[in-house]
Amino acid sequence: MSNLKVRVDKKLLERTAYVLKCVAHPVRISIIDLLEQREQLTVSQLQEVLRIEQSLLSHHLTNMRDKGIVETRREGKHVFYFLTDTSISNIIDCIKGCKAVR
Amino acid sequence: MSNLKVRVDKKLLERTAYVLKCVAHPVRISIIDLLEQREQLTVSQLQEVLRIEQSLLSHHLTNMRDKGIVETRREGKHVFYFLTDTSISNIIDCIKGCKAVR
DNA sequence: CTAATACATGAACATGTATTCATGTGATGT
DNA sequence: ACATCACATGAATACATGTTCATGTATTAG
Repeated sequence: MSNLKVRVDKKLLERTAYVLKCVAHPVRISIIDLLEQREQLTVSQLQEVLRIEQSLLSHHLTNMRDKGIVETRREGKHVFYFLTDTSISNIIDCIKGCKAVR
Repeated sequence: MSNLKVRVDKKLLERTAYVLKCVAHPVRISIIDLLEQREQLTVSQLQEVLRIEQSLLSHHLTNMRDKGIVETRREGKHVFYFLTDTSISNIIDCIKGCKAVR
């Protein structure tokens, strides 16, 4: 009604939903949480903590990289993953504080 | 590796992902944005701004209510929707500020 | 009581996402 | 060169989600 309207531009809205959808998964939230603690971690290190199949983890990581949430650096046989922007982890703290979650 | 572990309990992790997944949709983000501006809105009012089918909107709203993001109050023929916790909109501001989105 | 308004619901279908399994690729050690 | 380690990829399958359409229910007006 009247002068009410969505204050977010449609393109940004879709991009926001797109990235958020990627965050919205237990394994991927865990990865963000771990990368907030360690700066960078290899796939094997993540695997050891998360205890999931290597292939599944790799798919999740590729997914997160496609969305720009993480980036990679290769060092010999190892590939290190790190957060593109550590402020992504604020989202998790944010939602953990919401009534809907508690 | 050493004493590294996910700092979020498994149950909370799943709940967080579950609620986040619900936020992660352009229409539902828009609804949150509108309800941040107006305190409460009827389905028709939302429909007028969003310009989507009544049925689709209703499904989205039911979805959001199931997840505890919104609540309802009936007043005559109208059903008002309002945010359970306005701090949910912080998430959207949060992610909009992230590199991955811009 | 009947019709209209405002909203909800269920089934069907389309589309998207998660997971597994098998296999591929790049780097290193021998 | 070959084996091994660390990781990536693709196809297949299973599962979840979004959307539409038809229909149902609650409330009010006449």
